[in-house]
Amino acid sequence: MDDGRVLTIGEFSRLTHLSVRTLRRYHDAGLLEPASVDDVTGYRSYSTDQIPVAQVVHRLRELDVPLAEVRTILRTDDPDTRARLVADHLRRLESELARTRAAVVSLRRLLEPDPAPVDVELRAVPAVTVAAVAADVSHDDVLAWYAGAMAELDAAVPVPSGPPGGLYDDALFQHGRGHALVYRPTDRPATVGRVHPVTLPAVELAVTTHTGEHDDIDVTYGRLGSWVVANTLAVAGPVRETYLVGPRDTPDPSAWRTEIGWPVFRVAVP
Amino acid sequence: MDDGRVLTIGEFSRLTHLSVRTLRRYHDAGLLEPASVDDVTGYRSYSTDQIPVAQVVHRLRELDVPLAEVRTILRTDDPDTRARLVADHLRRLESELARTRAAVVSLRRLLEPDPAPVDVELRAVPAVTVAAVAADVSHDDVLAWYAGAMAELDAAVPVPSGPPGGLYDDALFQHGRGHALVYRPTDRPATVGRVHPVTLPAVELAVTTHTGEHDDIDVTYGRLGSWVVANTLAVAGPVRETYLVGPRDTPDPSAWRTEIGWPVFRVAVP
DNA sequence: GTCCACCCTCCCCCCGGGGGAGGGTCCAGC
DNA sequence: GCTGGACCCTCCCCCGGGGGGAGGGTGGAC
Repeated sequence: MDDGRVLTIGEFSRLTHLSVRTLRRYHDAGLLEPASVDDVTGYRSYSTDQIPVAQVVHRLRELDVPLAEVRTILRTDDPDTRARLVADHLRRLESELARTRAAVVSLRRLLEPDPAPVDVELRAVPAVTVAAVAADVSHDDVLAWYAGAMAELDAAVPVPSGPPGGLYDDALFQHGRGHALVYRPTDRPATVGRVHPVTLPAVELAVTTHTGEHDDIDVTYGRLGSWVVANTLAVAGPVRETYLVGPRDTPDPSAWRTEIGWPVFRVAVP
Repeated sequence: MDDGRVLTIGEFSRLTHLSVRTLRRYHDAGLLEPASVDDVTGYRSYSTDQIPVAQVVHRLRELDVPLAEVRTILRTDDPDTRARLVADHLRRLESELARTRAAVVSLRRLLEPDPAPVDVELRAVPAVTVAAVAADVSHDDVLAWYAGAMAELDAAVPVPSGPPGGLYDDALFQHGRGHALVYRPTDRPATVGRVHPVTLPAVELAVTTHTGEHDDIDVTYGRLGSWVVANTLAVAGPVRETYLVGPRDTPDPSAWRTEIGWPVFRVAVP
């Protein structure tokens, strides 16, 4: 493919359907360098060879691939690596799609008139030592991290003495990063890989149970929060979830049951 | 639901999983006003009644509903109107999804090694008077506009003398808005509703044919562009598409054939 | 009375562009 | 050779939906 003629930025723009402005930005970002730049006038020149490259960029941007990542994709001339990077992004899009669907479901439920009164129990929980995996995670990764950690726990704790659970720091929700811990109770916790014995402190918990998928678990959180405040309590410490019935127990999401426990303490009544 | 206690912004933040920062922003945006604000200290106070509202906002934001639209949704207390607004946004998400899928398909094709050499014909087209619908449209609306205009054309032109086509101004691709015109050739063009007789000027066209869905029509555009430049021609005027075989002819997308014609003129060879 | 967590406002940063100002350059027609 | 207009350049500000952090005021538990 010989470049019979060099193109001005305007011509190149018309041929690629990328705006002149955007082409200049891509140049500045080191993403699509013009074939040459006149030192005196600063005029950019493009070659026809660059049309397919520009189209790849166009497509990747349509998929909301960040410019920086487009750059790395283009810099890689190994087609396998390139395909992998693209596939990674496609996976991200898939999970984004799943998130969107979950939000839609939950929104529908939220807009329905509020039916069920919340059923909350105040429960004193003693300190207990469990087998746990803990880490600082970001909110986006927490699901994947949870799956891995729970698999490791299952391998390390052949005979659990109760349903698994998790503790989630508030910062995880507030700032997208925070401490998370998943555990299985067992009589003989030991250290295996990432699994360590951890003693969960005694707390007083306001406990309610969420039934069904986790898509709209925030609704249950909200009801629990209202109850806590109405009963002149305040929240202190990470939330505790206990997975009474989950995907490991039954494939039917409507049968899942998750206990949510919020550590509370009594507020002086004014 | 009585508000037993007022909450500080921090407490409200923990109960709703919205960051303090975000709550302040929502206040500034007139989206989620605190129950009261202390005139002296500026401290915001929230009521437990606002927890469900905050959750609705949270969900809508997860769906990327702009703050301004969230505000209108909340201001409307008619549940039907509210449901309609939400449904509108869901439709937008759906089309976004379709766009993403199309981009994925096209990207896959683009990353494959370039197989087919392009088959371009240079063709002198005489001026012709057709029945046409024209408008300034935005790129996002062009598909919907096209469908409506073509339906109106079909009604107004019972006996067309050839396949339908369209002319698309370059600004439409460059800046998201521009002039578009769809037409059906006929022996007796008349004015009916939005349909008017229009004389398309004589041009010299570089013509190639795109086969299949329009998802990756830009690839064909790119090949055509390369050919045009390689043959020392330049582009002048709106692109012309002719829908030889389309959805109206067969439901099988792989059989669709779209002729793309780019008005060109010869460039002086240096 | 002191400490510390909490709250306030204000300003700058991120991304991927668009809009526009203000000025230089190229080329066709006269 | 001159002029007009299309084209090109850089630079700065704008958008939305927040995050990070500075600098300072408040409230309540000890």
